[in-house]
Amino acid sequence: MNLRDLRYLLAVAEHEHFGRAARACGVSQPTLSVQIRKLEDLLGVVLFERGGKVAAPTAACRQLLDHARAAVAAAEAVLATARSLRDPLAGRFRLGVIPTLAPYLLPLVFGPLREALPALELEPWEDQTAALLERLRAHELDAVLLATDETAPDLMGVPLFAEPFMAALPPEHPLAAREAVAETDLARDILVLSDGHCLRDQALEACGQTTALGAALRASSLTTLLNMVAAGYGTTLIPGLAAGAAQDAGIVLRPLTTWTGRTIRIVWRAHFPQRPAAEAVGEVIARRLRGYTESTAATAA
Amino acid sequence: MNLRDLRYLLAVAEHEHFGRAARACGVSQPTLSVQIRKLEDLLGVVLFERGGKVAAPTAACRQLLDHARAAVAAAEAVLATARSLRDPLAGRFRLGVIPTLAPYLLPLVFGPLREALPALELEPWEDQTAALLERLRAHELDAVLLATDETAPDLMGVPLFAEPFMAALPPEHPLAAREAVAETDLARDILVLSDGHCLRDQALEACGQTTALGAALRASSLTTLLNMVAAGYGTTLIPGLAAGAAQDAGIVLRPLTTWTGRTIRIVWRAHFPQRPAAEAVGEVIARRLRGYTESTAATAA
DNA sequence: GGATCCCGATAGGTGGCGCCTATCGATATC
DNA sequence: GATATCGATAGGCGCCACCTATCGGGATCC
Repeated sequence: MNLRDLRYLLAVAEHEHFGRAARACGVSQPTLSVQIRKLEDLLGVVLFERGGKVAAPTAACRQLLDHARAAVAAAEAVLATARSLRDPLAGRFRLGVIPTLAPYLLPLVFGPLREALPALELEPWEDQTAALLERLRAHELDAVLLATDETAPDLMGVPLFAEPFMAALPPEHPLAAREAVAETDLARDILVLSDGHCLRDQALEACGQTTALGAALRASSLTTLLNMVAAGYGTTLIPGLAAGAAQDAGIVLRPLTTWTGRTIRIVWRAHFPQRPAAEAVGEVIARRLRGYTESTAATAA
Repeated sequence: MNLRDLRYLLAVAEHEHFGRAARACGVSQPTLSVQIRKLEDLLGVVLFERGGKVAAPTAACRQLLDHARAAVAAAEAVLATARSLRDPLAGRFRLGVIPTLAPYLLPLVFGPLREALPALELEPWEDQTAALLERLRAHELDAVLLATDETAPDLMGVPLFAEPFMAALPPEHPLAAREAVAETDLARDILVLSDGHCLRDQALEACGQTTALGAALRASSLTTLLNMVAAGYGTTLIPGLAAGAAQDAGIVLRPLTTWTGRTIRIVWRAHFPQRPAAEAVGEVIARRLRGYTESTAATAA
């Protein structure tokens, strides 16, 4: 049985006339007669009483009409829904963001994203790199914003902007007197985030260290880390976009003597069909941050 | 778009694997790949993300699945309903019966009909011949029980049984003393039903008359007519099946000297597809009344 | 790191079937 | 009895769903 057959059935039932129903369906009358006949054979039920002036639906036919209508309507709904989903820049877009980036980047880009991609329903999801990649591969996220450079054959992505690291010092710290700070100078009393944060590894690498101050002091969030620095527990490296939050916490910020930082990328599955949406989101973020990166570079210079 | 396409869509979405979905659908994997691809082109939407270990439904696809399921389910409902309607001796059967027959015949045949045709939902409808034929031609009735012999090219039917007329007399009437009564003897003071009842015309014809006693006295129902006879207003001819009701009303019944009566037929539209049901109903009624007719004939003889 | 396996896509060929036009048979109308 | 209308039938054509065979890519395994 076919949707076409059901449409023919509905047409004849409505018009009670094969010729007119055929015209309404855009086919010839013999076509309709044959198809209805086949449908009757298939169903084992006589659908129409021919011979009078009209082709009257039988009682059995009337009992089938509602189901037939429902089937045709549902099929139409598939088409209509598909039409509304056709725009790749529309629909839900679940974007994973690492915790050391999300609170500082998202406020900057929500506005431009809404403006540039009004039909895209952005759903941010905050987690650490490994968890984000797991969710991405499980199709629970559409794309992720990462600060690491690893590449995988099943994933692809593009760099969006470079985010410089800055030295974060307690106001009374000796290094706070300098214009710029060398990473190695921070190594002595640097504080880092807890395991799993990519920023932790990057900060340690920048300082040429592999271990940091006492494990008990490892902060589980950047906010906590900033509060610890402000309280004089030690120093740290923070990503540039967190500068505002750091200053609010009463921390002294100093550029590094040689540019050091991380590159933020947007990453999606290699076969992700909504790739245009991922690229568009990346483009909007990159454009919004272009000026920021340049001005920061200028300040550091 | 086709129901088959939707089934394929559902299969791939369920198995998340083209090969297994193909096996489940009973087609080859290339067939499924091509058809899904065509569906994607038609809808303008990518339905599955290929390339990983699994073929994962996209977000757009998931939004279509419910509609697709509804369409397939409705189509299945058409088939299932048709299967249950396949028996021509099942379903609603609207049977028109004339008023001078219905109250006396139906109690006799309801039982046998329920027993012989348990799946047939009999819906009796009582009205005069002309109205019944109108409703029959308008497909508002499936068959009618008539006492007239007219035939029409768009109708057909079979005789079921012959119903003798009997003379109905007030107890004190002079003719009540006789064993049998001649129709012509009744002519003097015969009462008849109102216009539209076929029994009216048949009674008048049997007596060789075309007019009857005063128009004001024309009874609108056989019950009223019997009451009028019992009250001494006059005589009448009644159909044999009403004998019981007549005697209950205190009327004297006498056979006619020469057999006179009417033939009850069941009539349906010439193109009525449920003809087997009409014939079966007729058969049950005829069989139930066979003994009656013979015994009546024996009584009259 | 080459061989192997698994996945979905592609190519080429074939049969079924839905569609057409032309025509018929039956029925209703004048 | 001639005409018009309706649905059924006949014959032919072209599309398309289906098959088998094969390909290309990616993961896995000695």
